[in-house]
Amino acid sequence: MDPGNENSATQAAVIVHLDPDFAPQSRPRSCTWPLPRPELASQPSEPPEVEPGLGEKAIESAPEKRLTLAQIYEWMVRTVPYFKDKGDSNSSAGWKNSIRHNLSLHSKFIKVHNEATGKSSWWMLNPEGGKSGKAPRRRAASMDNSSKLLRGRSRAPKKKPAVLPAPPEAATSKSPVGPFAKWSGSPGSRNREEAEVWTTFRPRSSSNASTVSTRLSPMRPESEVLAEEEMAASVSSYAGGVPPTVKEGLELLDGLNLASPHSLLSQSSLSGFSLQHPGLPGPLHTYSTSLFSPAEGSLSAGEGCFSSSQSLEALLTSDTPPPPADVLMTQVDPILSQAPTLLLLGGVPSSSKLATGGGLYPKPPEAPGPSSLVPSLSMLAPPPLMADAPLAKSLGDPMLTPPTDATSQDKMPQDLDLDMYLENLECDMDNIISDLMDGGEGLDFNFEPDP
DNA sequence: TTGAGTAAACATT
DNA sequence: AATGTTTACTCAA
Repeated sequence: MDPGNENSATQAAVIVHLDPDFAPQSRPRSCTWPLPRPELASQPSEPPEVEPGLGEKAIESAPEKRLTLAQIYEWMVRTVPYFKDKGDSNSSAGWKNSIRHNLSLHSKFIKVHNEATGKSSWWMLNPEGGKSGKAPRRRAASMDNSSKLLRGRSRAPKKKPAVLPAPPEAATSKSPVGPFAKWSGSPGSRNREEAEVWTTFRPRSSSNASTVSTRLSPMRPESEVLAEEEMAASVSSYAGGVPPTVKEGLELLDGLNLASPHSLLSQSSLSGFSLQHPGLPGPLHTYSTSLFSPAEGSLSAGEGCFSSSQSLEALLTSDTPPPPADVLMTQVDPILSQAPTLLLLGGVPSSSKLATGGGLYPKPPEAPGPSSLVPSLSMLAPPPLMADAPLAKSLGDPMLTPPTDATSQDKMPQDLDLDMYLENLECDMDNIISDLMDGGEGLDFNFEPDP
């Protein structure tokens, strides 16, 4: 719930669990808060009952507020006396597994793609606070058979081999027949793009926007980072970072679409954000908390709404890729905004989102709270108001003021398209909204909502 | 019954 | 092999 909620934050904080051999005989099943900070514990001999938020701490301790799994491990070993001697593969399996498990499980943590380094993803704290509990990831809750099947991974049944072998759908997902075949799958059906989309989109990381704005770019050498940040800052205020790769761009896009409200609003506020974040990490934190604090809902998501300006149809058919990547992409990354844009937009990502219902629609502003974490239909709710003008405004900089006419042809994919894009946004939203309004139920978004 | 924690299967990189 | 995700299970509240 309330993201900022102390409680949830605290609870979510528990990401590290001790491995079996480590667990004290009487180790409480659940931790009690607050606990002495393990790292402060002077007696390694006395294993921390449970690391309250070690993972969180680890991440927070990072200047960039993000760490890779390996770094988290490292942090543990280095910082927590108990783990000092548990860094080897033998004794670390358990707790590492737990860490991974928790990172994945708790909405408190969000994963940010880290491609540039070819390394594992960054793990960050969910600016919204996430949930301490299991992430409200798509669940079987309202899952019907089909979705279950779809969702079911082709994973071999475990202890019940007797179960249905492999749902036909599974096969389907693996071998898309048509261009859209893959979309039929739910997040569960993992195929590259989809998986990508989903993982990024996972409710857990409901604040994709934040993620995005926070800078998806992988950690790099300071110098590099600085350079990039500088550039990003100057180039675009709201583009938290420049996606180094297409893939990342994908995620970015995804994030935008999905969390559009946020992203948008982040845009509006981002300008401010970026201003303060050009330097380094520090600000990020601030930004994230304040910006996304649902409580402060003031960020009227209203403004944000369009992110995915494209109507379904447009998305599916358009050969003039309207850069839903929106502003972000458009102005941020020249590289991305080009070919990749096309690819991204016209291709799977956007559509898959549609299919899953994940994207396109911004969350309603009013519910940043608990429900906000859920990729439920609420996301589909039409943005209260659109920011056609506001959009530009929020984006607000010269760059955005599109050239009077982005006359077709060889325009640079970047800025020029924006104009058209914006236009499209408006009507598309209408389309989308109306679609939802009248045919809403018919739509099968396949996303598994909520709590 | 539920949530937390652990183990492990499976998938992906 | 490292990462990530998900499911199954156990146990305490």
